[in-house]
Amino acid sequence: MTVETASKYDQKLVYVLKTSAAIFAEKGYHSTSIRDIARATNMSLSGLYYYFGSKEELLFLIQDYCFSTVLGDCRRLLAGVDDPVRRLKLLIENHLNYFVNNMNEMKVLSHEANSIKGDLFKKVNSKKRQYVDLVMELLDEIARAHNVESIDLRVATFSLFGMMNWIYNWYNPRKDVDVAGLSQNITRIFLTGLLGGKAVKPDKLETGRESHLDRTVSVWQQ
Amino acid sequence: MTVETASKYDQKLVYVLKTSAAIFAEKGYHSTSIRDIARATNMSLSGLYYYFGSKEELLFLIQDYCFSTVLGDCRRLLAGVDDPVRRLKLLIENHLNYFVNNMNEMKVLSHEANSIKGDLFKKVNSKKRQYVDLVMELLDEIARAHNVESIDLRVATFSLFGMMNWIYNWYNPRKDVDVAGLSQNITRIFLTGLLGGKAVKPDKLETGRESHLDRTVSVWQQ
DNA sequence: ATATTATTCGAACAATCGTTCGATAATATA
DNA sequence: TATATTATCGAACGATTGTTCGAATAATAT
Repeated sequence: MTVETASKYDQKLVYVLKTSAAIFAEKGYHSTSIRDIARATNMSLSGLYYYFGSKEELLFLIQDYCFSTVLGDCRRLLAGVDDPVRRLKLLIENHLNYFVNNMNEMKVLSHEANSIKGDLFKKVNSKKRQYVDLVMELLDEIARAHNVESIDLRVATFSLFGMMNWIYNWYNPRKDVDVAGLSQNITRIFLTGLLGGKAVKPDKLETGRESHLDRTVSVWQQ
Repeated sequence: MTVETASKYDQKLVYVLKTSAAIFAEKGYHSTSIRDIARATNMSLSGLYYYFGSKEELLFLIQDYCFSTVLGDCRRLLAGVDDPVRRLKLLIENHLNYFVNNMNEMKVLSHEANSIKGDLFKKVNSKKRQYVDLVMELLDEIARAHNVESIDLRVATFSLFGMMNWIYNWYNPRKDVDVAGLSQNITRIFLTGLLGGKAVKPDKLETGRESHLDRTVSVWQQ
């Protein structure tokens, strides 16, 4: 009953969400039946509905929980950092770090973005828009500061998101470079590309130790 | 009955594929029923099965036709061009050009890649692998030629694909930069980023006229 | 005009889906 | 122990799904 101990209910909810996310990630939301989830969680079909009101709400819970963490971690990490290049670098690190450590949930968030409708969609999407705006403003700031010309802001923004969010299609933690390397590579390609090869102070580009970046372990992983 | 006149059957098949791709792109493959397609094509439910054997084969026909065109156009375009930077630039142009002009089909190809199983999946995937290998070898060649270090080849390759294939999530032809601009932006960001700001002969980077690149109009658009 | 082929369709099938509901079990409270 | 609350479940419901099949129609050739 202490503060840090989640209730029995919450623990099981998290277990259900985590298990569901894994199945959604593997076979897709629409191809997954509640019966599949029941089987994987060792619960009954109807018993699951004690933890969510509908299949769509289940998807929402996964996406919302996931995205709230990314956004929260990001804000916490960027607080107090002024230099926009450094801020962007931290944002990329955070995004990729969370993505790799929560691949199932992030895949469900990226790939099933339109599998959710109505108000639940709006709720997730408003957070998404905040995040996109944050990146876009950051890039705008950087572009101005470095006199970057002839790069369209929207193209730049979504190119970055494309690089980062596409990884669920190919990244294999066991055979690919680790998160630090992934982050370093993507940051260099994108940032150098954006700046068109203009000089950036090395200390702003170099890969910082990750020590200041808590390894993002979501509540879902306990 | 001339060579260039497709048979009545082929014309209607193309019409079915194109219409289906539009619906798949809008509501997703699994959320689309054959009845939806029947309604949109003004055909009967069972009448559709004269043109495909199953829903999955319908998806395959869309993906296969689409990808074959991209790959074919690409090879034709690159034939005779030796310089790897130029080759890459042409490949990006072709990819984005086709993507923008066949957004529905390309979205279905990108987003429903795993909605297809078994042999049909293998068939599409083998072409995909050829395409990926082509890009990867190209990037490797470029990296060697320019002494690029500390960039992981797989990260670079899939970063490029991420930038290009993500566009179905955001690109709006009516409010965004046109294909030429899109291509130019993405090429500059990626290529300059890959080369780490190292000098590239300007004539290799500058946006060529698109005159030599036939506007990709698939058979599906008549 | 007739025979042949190509194309379309209505009606029905079995399977699977998300969801509900009343009953039961487990746990906490008194 | 008696009671209230929390958690779980089996069984069933109506709706929708992809697919089939034999007949009907249209188009074409003979």
